[in-house]
Amino acid sequence: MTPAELSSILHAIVSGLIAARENTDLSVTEADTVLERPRSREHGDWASNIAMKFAKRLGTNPRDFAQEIAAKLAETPGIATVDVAGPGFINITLDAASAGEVARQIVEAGEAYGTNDSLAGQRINMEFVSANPTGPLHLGHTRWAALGDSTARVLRAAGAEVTNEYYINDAGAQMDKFGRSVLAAALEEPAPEDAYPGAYIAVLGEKVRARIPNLAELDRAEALAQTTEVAYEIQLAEIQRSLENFNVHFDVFFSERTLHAAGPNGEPSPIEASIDRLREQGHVFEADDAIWVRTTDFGDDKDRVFTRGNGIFTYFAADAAYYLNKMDRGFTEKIYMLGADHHGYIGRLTAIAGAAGDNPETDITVLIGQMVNLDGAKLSKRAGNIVELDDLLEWLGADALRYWLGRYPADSPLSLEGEKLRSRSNDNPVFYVQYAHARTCAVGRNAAAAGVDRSSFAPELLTHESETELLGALQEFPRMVARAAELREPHRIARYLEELAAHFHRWYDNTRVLPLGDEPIGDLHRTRLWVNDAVGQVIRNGLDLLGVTAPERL
RNA sequence: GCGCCCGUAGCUCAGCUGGAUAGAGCGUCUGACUACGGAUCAGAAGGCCAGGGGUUCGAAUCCCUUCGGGCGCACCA
Repeated sequence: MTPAELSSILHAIVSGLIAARENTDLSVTEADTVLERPRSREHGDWASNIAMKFAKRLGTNPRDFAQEIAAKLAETPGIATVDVAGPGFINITLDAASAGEVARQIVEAGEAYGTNDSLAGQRINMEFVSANPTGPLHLGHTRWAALGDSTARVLRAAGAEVTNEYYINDAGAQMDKFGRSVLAAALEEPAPEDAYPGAYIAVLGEKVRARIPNLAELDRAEALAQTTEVAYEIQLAEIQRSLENFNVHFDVFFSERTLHAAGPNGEPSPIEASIDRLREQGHVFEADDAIWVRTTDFGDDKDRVFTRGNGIFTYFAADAAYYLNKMDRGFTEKIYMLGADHHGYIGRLTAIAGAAGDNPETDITVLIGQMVNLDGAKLSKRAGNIVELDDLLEWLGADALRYWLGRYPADSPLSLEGEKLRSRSNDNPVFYVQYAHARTCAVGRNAAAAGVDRSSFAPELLTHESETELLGALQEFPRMVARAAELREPHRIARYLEELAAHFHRWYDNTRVLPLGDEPIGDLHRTRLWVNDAVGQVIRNGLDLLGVTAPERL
């Protein structure tokens, strides 16, 4: 019996008891009867606090109400005992067969175990990283890459249709600065005063010189234009390659330039069209020779401008047009994942959503992540103290890096401790989890060699204490995935996996899948192989949500 | 000054839409391999959950406040 099934049964019982009472119009939702896994084993397999929640409003004593519920619950097949404890907790213990059934369910569901449909029908646009294409990805982008991708995976596991999107800021002054920096390097001139620092500029300069042999003969404007384009193309390709090496895949790379470009027959650009649309909604006004949008109507702390004094559109005008573009593509929710240094954007982005006619409460989500810094070693070989993603990957590997960045909630500041991440021990939690998985594979190989297979399944034999604990942990996975998706907190998956791995290692130490010596193979061995394989499956599914591999051997 | 985030073991951090005795890893100390991978496991020590007030059957969790940190408050991108 799964916790979800048990929860439904409890819901039905409590609903019935309340309906049978007079003078009350209380109703119980499914959420009220969600079960929790007690911290202490003495409190059973599952516990409910429903009696305490409702007793007061029903004008009854929590323990008495709990007793009423417990009496009904105890009649349910598959439940061994029901106790009322403390102020009114209902503690439920399943019988071994009912608890062990999950092992078979997991093996049969395979990769699908843990997926759910809590977000079915949602079309989500997940925008993250969106680093300027004027240089390599560095440490500051790495956390969002890991967290954004894992969040998207968790949302998909909950049934949402998710598009991973990267907004390329390829319009604006930084591109000109980038072009001038690379051009100077290509022509071996002194760098401009405001040039981008970093050795990668020199490397780009060489590549540009190779791609444009006659660069030195071109007039300055033409040389700059060509250099900018070629350097942009090379740099973007490098960013994309780095991300793929990090196991992060984007479905769409969206160019800001397309928002500025007029149509082929002189139609207004998307930015101009967007401003017109917002004007029709009554949110745009002119003042001080500029075009403004009244974001204060939607909770922003000041109104924002769409045009600068020189008539050029602001960055925010492009943001607004981009938002409308996402709307037009039919996304029900637009998620932005930004660093803490951008939290000032929340107000204006949600205001644009409101001005565009969306519901700022539900149609847009801005996730803010705190900064990550690195203690100790300087990593970058190419560029002074800039820590590049490529260097991190080479130094630590994608698995360790992704797992480490993925196991903390986004809103806590994080420091990356290099030496710890390099260690192949418990310092490094990813190895703990991966080792548990490799161990399930080793057991599987040994079982095959010894002739133990899954030809029978007798869950009533799974009675060892470490076994009950392990089965309970396995049952929790689907709920963890749903919760991680709901809260957009993929780190919960990592924490869960560490717990599951601990339960598995403990079980492994206490019980045996393979017969000892010349002991005959029995149903218990075969049934435990189901459990072993179920653990491996759940760890694989969980690590996949984090974008981390699950090797069969370490 | 205003806004957002954070403050939990010596260190790095969890804490499941408020629950039962506050959790893990590292570090420290003590144990377990002639048996499926010891990259593991068992145990010990270590806490006024920053301080104060409030809400209720019940608070690390919710509200108010003080203190201490991080980050923002552009016609920059």
